[in-house]
Amino acid sequence: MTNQIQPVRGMNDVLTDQIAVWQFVEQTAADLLTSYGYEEMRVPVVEHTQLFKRAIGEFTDVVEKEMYTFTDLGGDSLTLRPEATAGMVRAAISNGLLRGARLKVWCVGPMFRHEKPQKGRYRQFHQVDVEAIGFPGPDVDIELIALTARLWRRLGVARVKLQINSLGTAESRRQYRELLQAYFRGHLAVLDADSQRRLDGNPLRILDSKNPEMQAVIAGAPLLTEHLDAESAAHFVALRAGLDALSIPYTINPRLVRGLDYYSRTVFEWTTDALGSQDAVCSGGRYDGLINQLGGDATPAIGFAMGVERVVELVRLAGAAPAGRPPDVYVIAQGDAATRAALVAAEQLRSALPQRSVHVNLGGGNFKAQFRRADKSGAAFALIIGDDEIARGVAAWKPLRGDGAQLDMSLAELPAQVRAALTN
RNA sequence: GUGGACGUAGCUCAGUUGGUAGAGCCCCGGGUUGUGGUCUCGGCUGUCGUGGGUUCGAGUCCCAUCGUCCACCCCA
Repeated sequence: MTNQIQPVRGMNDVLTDQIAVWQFVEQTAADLLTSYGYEEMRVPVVEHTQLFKRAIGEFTDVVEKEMYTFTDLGGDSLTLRPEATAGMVRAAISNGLLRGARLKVWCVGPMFRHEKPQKGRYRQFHQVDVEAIGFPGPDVDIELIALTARLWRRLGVARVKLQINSLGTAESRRQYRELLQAYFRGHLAVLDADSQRRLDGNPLRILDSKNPEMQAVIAGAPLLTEHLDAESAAHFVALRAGLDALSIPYTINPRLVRGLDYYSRTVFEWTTDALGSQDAVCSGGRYDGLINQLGGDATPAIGFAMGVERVVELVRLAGAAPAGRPPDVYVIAQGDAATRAALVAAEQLRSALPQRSVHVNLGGGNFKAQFRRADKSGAAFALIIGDDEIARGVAAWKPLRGDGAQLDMSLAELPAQVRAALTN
């Protein structure tokens, strides 16, 4: 016990009792995305460190202190991806997928951030990431948000709310940023330490502060939505009209500021009150400047990421995950000869009834223990083969629930008889 | 990175003012039984997170360390 190797902090095993919910979430998302015309793409978990620095921004928390960065044997600085968009965009550029084309792609997989773990926040976590590249919007913005709203319905998740905001263009944001700095400099005395630190680096984040003492100053600050450039303002109006037309409820949160620098115009976030302080379940936005910034032709794009662990937890809390499918038949055998016969019988059933699941008790045990396992498996029927049955050339068929009677089945005609028994 | 709570069998936990560990579930086996589900008897598993210290003696006190959880920070 003392010399056991510990799991890496913040990195979790998903065990068998949780896997049904994971598969439900992943499958539901995959089916829905496909039905909206998105195609899956698989990209590496490791990229050049420079990619994330350029995409996410050098002065974000993620890049400054949360990346798993290492030097490989060739001397290159590589990083375990902390988010998916940078890699997806890089792949689109590297493979010449843009060239004026439109791309609707998605991926799912692990992301890595060296944060202090707590519930809903892990060092290896999973995201479903969706990107629509080459679309100026706002139509695609509306469809993308409608897609997420439908996903919650499909997953049976009700405790989520949508917030939206517009960050404008890089230029209008720069102007607003100066306005904001001027405002907060005028109230320097009341700013807490965190906010003073942010004043120069990222003043927009001050708006996000949860400190109650800061709320009064923040309330008086100029609003980003009131300082948008004309095109961004029109884009935002159209976005809202589109959501209204689809009856998708939302609230405008002028303080919704993303922590990654590449966002512009539309940003949105689905939050929940069911997971404690890690309340962001799915968020994203438009990143019109990113592709050019990474060396591709200027191309508008929008995307979002959904936190799988958090959504899995919401589905679990809602009890919305379907139960795992129990086997149709559980085969029990006692003795070496019977076990050999059971393996033959089970393979015959699997060949004849490929849609049915057949579990065989392996590893022996007396009938009592085997029946206990059969019960536990949730199987509706047990197929029992003992020495007595072999001698008579039959297997015993027994319902594990209800009043059905046990009956003998000829080993020679087993598939046909089992098929008939299962369809009754 | 900051602050707080907690760490006893695989799981959920008990362990009184410090005297060298217990229950239930699970698992294995016997009996009962409609060849299983109920009931019953028995069995297995722990260097009490780890390392120091105080003490005649520590799961129980002190320090450190690792880990989990919660809040902040940040974010999915």
